[in-house]
Amino acid sequence: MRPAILIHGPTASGKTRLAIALARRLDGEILNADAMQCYRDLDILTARPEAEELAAAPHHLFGHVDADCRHSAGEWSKEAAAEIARLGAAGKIPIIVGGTGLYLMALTEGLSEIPPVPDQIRRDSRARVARDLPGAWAEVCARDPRTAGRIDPQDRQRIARALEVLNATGLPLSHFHGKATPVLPAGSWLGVALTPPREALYARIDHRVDLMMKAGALEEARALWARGLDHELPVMRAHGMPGFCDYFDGRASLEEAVERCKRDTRRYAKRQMTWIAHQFTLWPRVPSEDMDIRTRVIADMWAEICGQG
RNA sequence: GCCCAGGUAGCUCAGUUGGUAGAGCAGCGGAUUGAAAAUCCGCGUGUCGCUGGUUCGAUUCCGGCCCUGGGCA
Repeated sequence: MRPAILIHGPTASGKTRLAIALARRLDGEILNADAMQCYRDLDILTARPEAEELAAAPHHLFGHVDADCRHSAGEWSKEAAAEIARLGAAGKIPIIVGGTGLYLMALTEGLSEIPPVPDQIRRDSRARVARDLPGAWAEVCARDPRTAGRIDPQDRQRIARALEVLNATGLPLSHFHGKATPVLPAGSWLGVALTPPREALYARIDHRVDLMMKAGALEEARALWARGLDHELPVMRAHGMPGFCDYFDGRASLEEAVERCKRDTRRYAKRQMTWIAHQFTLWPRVPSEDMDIRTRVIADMWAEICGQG
């Protein structure tokens, strides 16, 4: 059985180029596992592969969602499962690349099956948390103590999620958790994590943001801002957007906005590295920054697994 | 060359009437089950410019030197 390849690594660690090199070498096709790169509007700012890169190998699940939508780990996971099945039938190797740890984990560990939450209930639950956090927390403690025990009283997002599931299903979140079927069972995939030195990575992040600015990131952000969408939408939280919105609204200078974009991206990279260090403990690390070495190391690992299978 | 002002955390600065120091930002560590580029928890990381002197004790007082601004030449 020829395993799928999963590539994780902090932002700006060179995942895109590596995926293309591997796709060409192994006759694979690339699936996006980055939450923000799913959204159409921010092409430059989310560092989606460029036209030349897209032409170099087949790419899927990139920019297929409108900014107005709320995509989610659950939806993405179903899309990815369908693509993986399709590629498997076509004899192609899925190369799943992205910096969103939760998405990769959704494939290898699975997400618990939870009925979809109706929009109205979702909105009400979120509003409740925004209005009365202590009250919402107390309610989660009373109705779902097991989940409450795992989250912080200040964690608005997880409290809101626990509450909306209670309100939508009448059952606690903890009732659903603990039962999940992975999309990719053990043995059907090979995961590797890129772990470049932090100092070099931060320098590359800062530099990449400068390049994005030259490439027109500000105009792209302005166009999205001009749509006047709800600021709570996921895409409005993409690195750079909050600061650029402040700039367009006259609340911040351009310099401040750019600096914030860099800082948020650096912090994100740090969290990704924590995730890799503690959640993906069994994934081989590829510390080298040399693209040829990376490609060869992974291709060799992959070939070895195929040989044994 | 002379006269001011200043050298304290990575940065901007506060402070110690002499008992080895603290804010903001940056940073570091961690959690992570449908918003995850999200959300949340935790942590000062320091030759107080250098060097002598006074003192039980100097980042603080005194001298010298170095450096950075500004002014006069």
